[in-house]
Amino acid sequence: MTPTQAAFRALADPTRRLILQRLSHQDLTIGEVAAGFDMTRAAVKKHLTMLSDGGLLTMTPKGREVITRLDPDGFAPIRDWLTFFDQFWDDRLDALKSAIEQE
Amino acid sequence: MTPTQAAFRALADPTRRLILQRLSHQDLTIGEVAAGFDMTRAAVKKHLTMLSDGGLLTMTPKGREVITRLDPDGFAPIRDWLTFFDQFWDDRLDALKSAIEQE
DNA sequence: GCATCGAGATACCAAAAGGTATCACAAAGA
DNA sequence: TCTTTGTGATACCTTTTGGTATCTCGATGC
Repeated sequence: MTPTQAAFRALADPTRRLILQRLSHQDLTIGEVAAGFDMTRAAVKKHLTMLSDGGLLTMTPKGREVITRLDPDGFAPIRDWLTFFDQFWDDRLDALKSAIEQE
Repeated sequence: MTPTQAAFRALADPTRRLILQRLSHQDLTIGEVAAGFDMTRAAVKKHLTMLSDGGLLTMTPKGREVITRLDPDGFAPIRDWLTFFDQFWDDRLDALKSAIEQE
């Protein structure tokens, strides 16, 4: 799977977006993340794995715990994709302007 | 479902993102969109419905056809959500800067 | 050394997503 | 009018997703 696809898929779930917001305040272990949700640790772990696949966070073992940390670079593919449409809007506005001036 | 969730879910599928890119060049009928993909019209229609639910495009009947048109406003929830993290990065950088100056 | 606790791994289940096939309907055109 | 054509709608199938339960493994602390 492409990085872009992995990132978009990771962001498609509300639980995962909430995890990212929680991690924006501080790094957390898997257990600490799981404690904030009404679901099992295994379920949270699956979400974290998807977020990791999408490059949105990193998981580094520390002793017997695993530190989960936000990764800013992972958001780049999303921004880049959106930028394509920004460019498109600008071009359309320019075209509209030209068309009006032509008349 | 919240607008944000609908938009993120709509963008999670590569076919749907491709549809949006195709529509950036010109408005198309449902049939014309479907012609560009190797799947049935019904499948494409489902994708278009999800994109419409996400506010990313509009579908307006015109005679017996349906014109599919990109809707720039639909991207706003996505941008807003990402902006939260932009703010976060800035704050973190400021904190880091302060910490260094403290030393 | 040994019990404990955080995490990994696997199997399993229910629901949602992506897709096809098919039928019905309404508008355009001969 | 009658045929064609673009859509809508439904039923159905398969795969993926989101979740639980359970077992094992490996640090940690007494």
